Amino acid sequence: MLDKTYVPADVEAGRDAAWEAAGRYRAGGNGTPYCIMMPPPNVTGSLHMGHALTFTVQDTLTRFRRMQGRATLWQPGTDHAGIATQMVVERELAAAGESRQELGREAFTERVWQWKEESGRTIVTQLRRLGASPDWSRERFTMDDGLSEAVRRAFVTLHRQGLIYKDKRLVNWDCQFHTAISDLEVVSKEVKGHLWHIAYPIEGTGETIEVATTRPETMLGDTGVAVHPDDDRYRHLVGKHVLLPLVGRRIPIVADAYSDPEKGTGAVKITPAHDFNDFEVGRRNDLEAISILDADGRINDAAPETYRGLDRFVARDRVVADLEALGALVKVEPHTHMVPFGDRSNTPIEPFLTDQWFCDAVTLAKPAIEAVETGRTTFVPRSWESTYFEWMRNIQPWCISRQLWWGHRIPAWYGPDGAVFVATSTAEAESLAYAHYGRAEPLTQDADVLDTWFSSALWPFSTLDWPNESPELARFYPTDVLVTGFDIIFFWVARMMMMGLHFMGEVPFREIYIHGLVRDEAGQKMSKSKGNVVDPLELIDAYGADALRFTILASLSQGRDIKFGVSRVQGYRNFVTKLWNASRFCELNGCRLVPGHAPEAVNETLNRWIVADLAATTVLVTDALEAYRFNDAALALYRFVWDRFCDWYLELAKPLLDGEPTAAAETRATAAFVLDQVFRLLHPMMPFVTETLGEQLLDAQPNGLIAQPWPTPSDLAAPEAKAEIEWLIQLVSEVRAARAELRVPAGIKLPLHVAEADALTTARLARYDAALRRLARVSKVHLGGQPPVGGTLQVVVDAVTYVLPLAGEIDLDEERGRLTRERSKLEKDVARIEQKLGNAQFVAKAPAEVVDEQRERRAEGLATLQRLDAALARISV
RNA sequence: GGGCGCGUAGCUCAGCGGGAGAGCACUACGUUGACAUCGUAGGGGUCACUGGUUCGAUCCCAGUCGCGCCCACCA
Repeated sequence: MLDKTYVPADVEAGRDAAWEAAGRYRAGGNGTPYCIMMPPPNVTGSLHMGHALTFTVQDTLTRFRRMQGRATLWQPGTDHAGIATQMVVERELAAAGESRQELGREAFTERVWQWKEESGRTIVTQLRRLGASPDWSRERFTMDDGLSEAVRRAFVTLHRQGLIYKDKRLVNWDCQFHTAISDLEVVSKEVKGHLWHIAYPIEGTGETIEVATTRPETMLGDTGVAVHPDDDRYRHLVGKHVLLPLVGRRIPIVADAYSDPEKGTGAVKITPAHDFNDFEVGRRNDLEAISILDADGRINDAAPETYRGLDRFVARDRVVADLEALGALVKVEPHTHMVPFGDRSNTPIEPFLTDQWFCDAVTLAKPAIEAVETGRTTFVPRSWESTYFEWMRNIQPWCISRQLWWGHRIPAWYGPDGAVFVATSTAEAESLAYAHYGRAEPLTQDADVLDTWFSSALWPFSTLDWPNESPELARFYPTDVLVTGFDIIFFWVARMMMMGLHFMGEVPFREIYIHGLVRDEAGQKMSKSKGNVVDPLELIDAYGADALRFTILASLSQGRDIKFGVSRVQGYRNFVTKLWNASRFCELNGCRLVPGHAPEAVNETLNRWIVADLAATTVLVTDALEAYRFNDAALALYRFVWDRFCDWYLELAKPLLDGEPTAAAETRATAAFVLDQVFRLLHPMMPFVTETLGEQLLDAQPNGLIAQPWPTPSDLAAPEAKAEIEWLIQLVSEVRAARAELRVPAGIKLPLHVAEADALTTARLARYDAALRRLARVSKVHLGGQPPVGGTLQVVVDAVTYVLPLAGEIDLDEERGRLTRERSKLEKDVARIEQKLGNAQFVAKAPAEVVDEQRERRAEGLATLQRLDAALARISV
C-alpha cells in the first residue's frame, strides 16, 4: 500500500545501494555500445548546481540508452586538480602552522594523498544522492597507476615526435604559487591605473624622447625604445641611443612596425623580459632580455641596488618618485586598462622568462579542426563550433609544465652535464643515459609536474586502459557524447580532441552537447563570495532528487543559461506528488498489470483515447531525448500525466470502474498499463519515485525498472476516440465556464436540454451521462422537445446548442453579456479568416491544405455564430 | 577590435512562416470517491523598434536601440 503522502527521503533512501548491488550500473550487455565519459570532478569538490545540471543530463541519457538496450558505459572518476588541491592542503597546513616547504616535497605529496583518501570521496557520495548511475566499479582517478602510465607514455611519445619540447620563453607567471600557468588560466580584469609619460635623454643630442607606460617599474629592464619606421617625427633618431634614467644603461632606438604612431607618444619603451609584445620586438631587433624580477615578483639583482628586494608594486612607486625627482616624469594621466590575473591565485600575473615544457598545439590542432569541419564530431547546439574553430585556428603553444608538487612529475631526467633523457620510467631513463654516456651516471628527474589538463586530455582513452589494448577500449572508443559546459571547451574539449585524434586516430566523441550555466534567480553567476549559491543537497533534502532533476531538465533549453529559482523545484515536487497520488488512486482501485493485455485492442473509447495519446507522447519523449531537447521531453510528460491522465482520464474512468465488469476490467488493465509506461518514460528523469511506484504498484521486479525496456509506441491512433473525448472535454469545460462566469453555486446541479441532437450526439450523451453528472454538475439530460426559454445558460459545442435552465436564479443581463462577448470574439476570428479567403493572392498562392483549413474554420465559426445568435434571441424573448 | 547569443503575459521561459503558449505569481469559487504538495474558472501580451522579402512575419533578411557572454587588446 502506498503511503498517503509522498515523502522523497523515504523513496530515495537506500535505492542507489540496491541498484548497485543488483549490478544495474555495470557496463555490458550485447547491445550497441553507448558511452559517456564523466567529466571528472575535482577531488576537492563538493556538489554544486553546475554539477547537478551536468550529471543529471548525463545520467538521464545513460538511463535512457540503457533502457533502450544499449551496452551502456558511463565512465566515472575524479581529477587530481593540481593547483586547486595543492592550495587546499597548503591552506590546511598553514592553519596548523606548517608549510609545504618545511615538510619537503615527499612528505607534502604524502599529505595530499592522505587528504585525498579522507576527503576526496565527498563528491562521489553526493553524486549518488543525485541518483547518478555510472559504473562505479570502473571509477578512475587521474593519478592512478594506470592513468599515470598513460600520461608518461603520451608525454614520451609526443616528445619523440617533436611535439613536446623544452624552451626558454616568456610565460604567464603566478607570483603567489611560483608557477607558470597557461594562457587559459589567466583572466583579464579591468583595473584603474595611470599612464606615466617619461622623458628618456638621447645620447649626445641634449634632446629627450618621451615614452608612456602603465608599468613604470619595468623600465629597469628596458633594453630599447621603438618607433614606427614611417614616423617622420622620429626617423632621425633611429640608430641613436638613449641613456636609461635611474639605470644608466645605454639602449638603442629602433624602428619597428609594432610601434603605433597613433598611440601615446608614438615611441614605446621595450622591455623584452616583461612583456609579450616587447619580447617579439626584442627578438626582431636583437635586443637583450633583462629580467628584473624574481619568482616572488620582487626586483632582483639585475636592477640598481636601491630597488632590489622591493615588491614590484612598491618598486613602481619608488621608480615614479625617483623619476619625478630627476625631472624625467613628464606627466601622469589616469588610465583604465586590462590587467592579467591568475584564475586561482587572483593575483597579477607577470610575463616571466623561464625554461618550460611546451606542447605543439598548433600541429595537434589541425586534425582536431578538420574532424569538426567534416562532421566526424558535431557540437549541439551547432553554434559552438565557431567558438571552437576560432580558438583552435589561433591556438598558441601550450605551456604544460608547472612548478608545483602535486601532479604528474614530468618524465624527463637530467644527466650531470644537463643532457635530457625523456622516458616512461627511471629504469628506461637510466638505460638511455647509459647508452649516451657509455657508463652509469647519476640522474635527477625534472622537478616540475604537468598541467592538470594534460592528464584530463587523455581521459577518454586512459580510463579505458590505454595504452593497453583492452576490450573496453575497443568497444567504447570513440564515445558517443560528451556533456559539458561551454566554459571548458578550450581547457578540456579541444585538448581531448587533439590527444584523442593523435593517439587513437579517431575522435574521442561523436557529439558534444554543450549546456549553459546555472545562475541565480537574478541571472547572476553563483559564487560563494556573492552568497547566492544554492546547495543542491539542501534541495534534495527538501524536495527530493527527482524534483531537482526534473526541474533542471525542464528548465534546460538549448543555448541558454538556467536562471534557477527554488519555486520551480517546488512546482515539480508537486508534480511528483501528483504522480504519486494518481498511482495511489489506481492502487486503491485494483489496477494491476494484466498479462497478455493488448493495449491497442481495447474497446472503450476512453481507453482507446489514452492509449493513443500515450503512444504520441512516447514518440515525443523519445525524439526529444534523442535530440537533447530535455525540456521538451519533460514538458510532454508533465502535460500527459497532469493534464490528460489525471485531469481527464482518471476522472472519466471513475464511472467506468464501478460500472459494467468487462469495461471496468479493461479500464483497470489500461490504467495499469499506462502507469507502467509512464514510469518507464519518466525513469531517466526521475529514477527514484518511478522505481518505487513500479515496485509497489505493479509487482515489478525489485530494482528492476532501471533495466526495463524503453517503451515502443503502440500503433493505435484512434482518431474517433480522440474526437469523442475532445468533444466531451469541450462540453464539460464550456458548461463549467458558463456556470463559473454566472456564479452558479457549485452545489447546484442543472438539467441539460438538447433540442436538436443528431444521432452521434445522442449516443455520446447517453454514453457519458455519468461523467456529465459528475464533471459538469448536470442533473439530467433531456433530449428533443422545445428547449426552455428565458433564464438559461447556453453553450454551443460542435454546432449543437446545450441549454441549462436556471429558473429565477440567473441574471439575464450577465448571460447576455457573456454570450455577446463570446460572439464578438468569434466574429473577429471569422472576419479575419474571411478577409484571408477573400484575398485572391492567398487562395492562389498558399498551399491547398492551408486554404482548406481556413475554409473549415470559417464554416465551423459561422455555424457556431448562428447558434449563438439563436441563443441570444431566446434570451431576449 | 573579432565572435556568439538574448529582448514574447508581473516573473522565468517555450514557440520560430498560416488560429499568441506553459509554469509560477495574481483574482474568484470550492460541489467531486487519489491529490489543498489539490480542484474549477478567470484576468493579463501593438511577440524591443524601423524598414524589407512574402498572398501572409512573433518567426526569414537588413538596420537601430537595449542586455549578456567569450576571445584578443595599443604603450
